[in-house]
Amino acid sequence: MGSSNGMLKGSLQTIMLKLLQENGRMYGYEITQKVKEITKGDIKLTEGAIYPSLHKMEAEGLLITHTEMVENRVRKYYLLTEEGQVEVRNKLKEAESFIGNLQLLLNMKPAIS
Amino acid sequence: MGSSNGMLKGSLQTIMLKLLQENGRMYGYEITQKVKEITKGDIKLTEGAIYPSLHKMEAEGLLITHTEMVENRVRKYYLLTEEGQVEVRNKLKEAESFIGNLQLLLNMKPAIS
DNA sequence: GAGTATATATAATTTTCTTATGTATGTAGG
DNA sequence: CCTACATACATAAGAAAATTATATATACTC
Repeated sequence: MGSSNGMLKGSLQTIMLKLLQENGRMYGYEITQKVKEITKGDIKLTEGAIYPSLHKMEAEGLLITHTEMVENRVRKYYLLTEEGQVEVRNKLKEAESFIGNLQLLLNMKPAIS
Repeated sequence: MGSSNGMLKGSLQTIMLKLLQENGRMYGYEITQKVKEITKGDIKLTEGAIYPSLHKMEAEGLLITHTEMVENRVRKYYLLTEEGQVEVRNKLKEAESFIGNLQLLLNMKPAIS
């Protein structure tokens, strides 16, 4: 079950960027919950992975943030910049290509169209 | 084109083990060529990545080697041990699960059966 | 002699993740 | 009251895995 991690290495950013693209704005904890939900608990992002990664993307100009107080708790929302929007598209193309190649290499091609 | 790398991080071992499972025995350089061929040049494995990885798997008991001289050149062939055979199957299940989750997260599910 | 292909190896560095810890609020259970 | 869990962020230390660069060696082509 929860052992689908380990191969996550290069795709954390892509996943987070994609979720931000779909949801407009999200905060870190929300991202971890969304990923857990979508993958039915298979993939659990850790704080040690997501926060440094979000900070890095912010520093690179892919994301901007705004902080809100909700129920006495701080929430730091992340949003894509225009640069970020471009980056998601590139990362998604990369991911698509990569998954295709991986399926070829691992003999997992789901019947060619 | 050749930009499908970068996401390769956690799947190098799986790819090499799978190729060894299919081909019985292979040497390092041969693996790089096979991967380049199958992915039409998209994925180029580097020596700095494959040799340490092969050595590690040998040290872990997943692979054994035998060296041959072919046309005045040394070839070090790698083969799966029984432990290695088991490991390929596990890695492939992991990869399948991971790819499924990634497609879900990235909205790339190719129509549900 | 330079460049490419074949073939392996390793060292130095960087990237990225895991693990652990720390802060802080709120709720629920014993 | 103390513990545990959920929410919410952050960072430090260390491990793992890759990139980049270099080295060796043979053989062929320009």
